[in-house]
Amino acid sequence: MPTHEHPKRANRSKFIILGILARGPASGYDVVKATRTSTAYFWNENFGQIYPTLGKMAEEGLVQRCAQIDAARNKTNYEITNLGRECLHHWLAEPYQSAVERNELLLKLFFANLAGPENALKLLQQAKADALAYQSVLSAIRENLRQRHPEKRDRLYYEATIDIGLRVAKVQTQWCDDTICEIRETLLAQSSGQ
Amino acid sequence: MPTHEHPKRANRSKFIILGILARGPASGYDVVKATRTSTAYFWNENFGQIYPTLGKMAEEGLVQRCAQIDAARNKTNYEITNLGRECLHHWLAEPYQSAVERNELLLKLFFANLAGPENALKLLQQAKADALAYQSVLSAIRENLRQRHPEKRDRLYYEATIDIGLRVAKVQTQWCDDTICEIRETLLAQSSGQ
DNA sequence: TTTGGCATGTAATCCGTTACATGATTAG
DNA sequence: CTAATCATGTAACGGATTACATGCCAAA
Repeated sequence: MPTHEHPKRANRSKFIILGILARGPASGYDVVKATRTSTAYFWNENFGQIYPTLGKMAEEGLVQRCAQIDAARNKTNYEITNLGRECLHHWLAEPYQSAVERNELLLKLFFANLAGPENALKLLQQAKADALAYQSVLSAIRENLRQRHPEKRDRLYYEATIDIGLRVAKVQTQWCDDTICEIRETLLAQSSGQ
Repeated sequence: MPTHEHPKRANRSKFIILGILARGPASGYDVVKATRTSTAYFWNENFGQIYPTLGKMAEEGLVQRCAQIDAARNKTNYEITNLGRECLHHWLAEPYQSAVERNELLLKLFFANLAGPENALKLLQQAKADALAYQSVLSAIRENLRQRHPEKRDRLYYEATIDIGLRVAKVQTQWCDDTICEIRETLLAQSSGQ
């Protein structure tokens, strides 16, 4: 069975590993660290997932262990194989799969009438603070990416992923403000008027 | 000696069940159907998850089976208990947990330079079509909610969840257009000039 | 000296999805 | 008659998270 065929349950960690290794050899530790400083806002990986996945990918021939560069540090570096490149390119050419993301904020807000307006306001204030903090995080990631990838061809795509994040964060901030206002006007005004 | 005392892994299906049952008795089938017509864009449930969860919740005393209303249909209705209401209110009063949602579109775009600008354009065109389709779906859900919940106090929160969805969809549409333009101008122009 | 980061893994486990299995009822 | 929807579950399975376990190195 070809490795690019996605079964009912795709291990999507494979592709971010392939993508990172396509830039050059790296260890499992490097892969996880890379996600934290570049894709953190739309894709995270953890060690418990990456190390076993790297092992499986080596068995499948998508990656292979390469010579230790840093002998002092006990690093296990991997490099992408031709089969791995093929697999990555095939995946990139496929349409993306969009999944419904569970949003706990919206779920709580959906049932907010059961807990009263003050509770809803608290949620929205948290959401606004989160959205603002997000903007700082994204700006920091953008700075990091700009310094590490000065070439335009690469950077355009990186910046696009940051760009949509910033736009969404701004929309969320505005939506929080608007919804807070609406709750205050229509729900709090009525109860204080009584 | 117990080593793994508290695996911190919340079954979040519990809360949407409690929230729906807080409006009145319902079956597992009803709960799943309700998600499809109201929370579909930020929270989905499937049968394989709901039925076992309802059973566990009955054991915990959060819900209880109630008299069959429709004897012809083989429906098993549940109602929320006082303990269930307590649990729901407690959860609503807690801050929400925000998780990093994996976004496959952004991951593919992040590595788009490996596959060339035409591939990226294809992804963004798909993303734009999805965002536009999303707006239709959200409008339909909004209509449905308006008809079923005419009371302002309920509706304000429902509409807020739709509102943020529509705003995000619009931002995504615009971002697709802008990014498509940028790719055409900076990448396609150069390569045709060569 | 002790803290923190580097570095690699395994174990436990539970959530969430898909597929399977069954049967009744309703609409066309 | 037949297809779709209603309705309830179980089985299988993999993905993803968290905790556990270990040890080295550099810097305060």
